[in-house]
Amino acid sequence: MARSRNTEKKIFDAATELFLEKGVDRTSVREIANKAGINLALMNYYFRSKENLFDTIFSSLVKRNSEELIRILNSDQELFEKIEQYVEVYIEMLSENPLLVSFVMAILHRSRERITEMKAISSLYATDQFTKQLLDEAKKGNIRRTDPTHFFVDMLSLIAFPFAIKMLVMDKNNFSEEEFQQFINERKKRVPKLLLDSLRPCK
Amino acid sequence: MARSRNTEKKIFDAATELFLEKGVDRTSVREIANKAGINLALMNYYFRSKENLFDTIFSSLVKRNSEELIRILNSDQELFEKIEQYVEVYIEMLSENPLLVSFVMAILHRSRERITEMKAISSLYATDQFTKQLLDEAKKGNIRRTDPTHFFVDMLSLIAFPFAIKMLVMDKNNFSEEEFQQFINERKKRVPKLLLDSLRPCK
DNA sequence: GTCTATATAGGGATAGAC
DNA sequence: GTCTATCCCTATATAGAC
Repeated sequence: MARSRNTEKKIFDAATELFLEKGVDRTSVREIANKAGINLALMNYYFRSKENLFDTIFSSLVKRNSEELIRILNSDQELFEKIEQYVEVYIEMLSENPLLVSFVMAILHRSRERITEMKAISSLYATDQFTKQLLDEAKKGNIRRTDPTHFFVDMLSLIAFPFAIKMLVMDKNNFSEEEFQQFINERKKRVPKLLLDSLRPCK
Repeated sequence: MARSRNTEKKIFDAATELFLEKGVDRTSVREIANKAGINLALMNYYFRSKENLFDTIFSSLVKRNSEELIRILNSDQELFEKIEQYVEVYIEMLSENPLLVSFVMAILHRSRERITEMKAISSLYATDQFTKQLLDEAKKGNIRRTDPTHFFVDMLSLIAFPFAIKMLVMDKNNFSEEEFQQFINERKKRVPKLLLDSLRPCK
C-alpha cells in the first residue's frame, strides 16, 4: 500500500532527525513515535526494535553520503584535481548535515566491537585505488614521498573535525550560524591548498 | 576522615573510567557503585546525582589536561618551537587517554546549550596571546599571512581527530594496538612539519 | 559513612482489539 | 496497518536503620 510506505518513511525521517540531534541513547521510541505522528506499537511493527531501526538508518545515512566520495576517489582524475574535488564535495556534504560527524564519532566511540560488523562505515575511508595513485605519483617523482595512511588521515581530519567542534568554534569566535557557514566555506579552498603544498616536490 | 576521602576517590575513579569507555548515557550508577566496590546510595551521598558527578569529573578531566597546554601557548617561546612543543605534548597527552577525544566530542554533540555554561571546555581552545603572536609574526614578515582561527582549527584537527577515528584506522589498516601507537607517534613529527611548511614565507 | 530496602519514573517491547 | 492498554525491566534517587 502507498499509505504504509509513507508511514515507514515518516518513522524513518523522524528517527533520523532525533538521532542526529540528540544522539541515539537520549532519544526514546515514544519520542520518535510522537514526532512521526504515530504510536509506538507501529514503530515496532515496521522496524522490529529500536536497535534495528538505528542500524537501518545508520547504514542508509553512511551509504547515501559516501557513494559520491568513493566515486571521486576511484575516478581516473589527475591527483591534485581529485584532492581538490574530494575535499570540496566532502565539506559541502557535511555542511548540509553538520551533525553527521559527531553522530558518527559517537558510534565509533561506543561500539568498538561492532565497527567491523558495520561494513558501511568503512566506506568513509580511503580506497585502494587512491592509495595506489599516491604511491605511483611519488614513484614518478611528481610528488613528495608520503605515507598514504597519514595523508588520508590528515585530509579527513582537516575536513571533518571542524564540524565536530562546531559549537566550540562558534562560542570562542562569537560566530553566528551564517558566520560559521562562511568559515566552513573558506575551508573548501584552504584545506586543499594546505594538502597540496605538503605534496609538492621542490620545497 | 581518611576513609571517606578514599571512598570519594574510588567512586570518582570508577565513574571516570566507565564514562570514558562507554559514554555517560550507557553507564548506570549501579555499575559505577559496583566497580567502586560500594553501593549506589553512597554515590548519592558523595555526589548529589549522576549529573553532578559527571560535571565534577568532566571539569576535572579537562582542567587537568589543559593546564599544561595553555601554559605552552602563553609562554614566550619562539613561534615554531612553540608549535612543535604544543603538538607533541597534546598528542602525548591524548595517547595516554585516547578515549578523551570521543568523550569530549560526545559532550559537545549533546549539550549545545551547555557549552557556554561549561567554562572548562573553552580552555581546550586557542588563547589570545597565541593569536596575537601569529598576527605579529605575519606582520613582521616572518611567516605567511594566515587566519589564526583557521590555523588553530587546522592544528587541533590534525592533533585530535585521529584519536576519534582510532577504531576505523585500526580496522582499515589492520593495526594492532602497538601499531596504532606507533602511527600516532609518527604524527608528533609529521603534524608540526605540515603546519610549519604552511607558514614558511618564501614558498 | 555505609548499608538495605524501596519509591518513582521511564525505558523498550508486546497482546490483542479494530 | 493502526490503535490502546499493559507488561516487564532498569534507571535514578531517597528513606531510614545501623
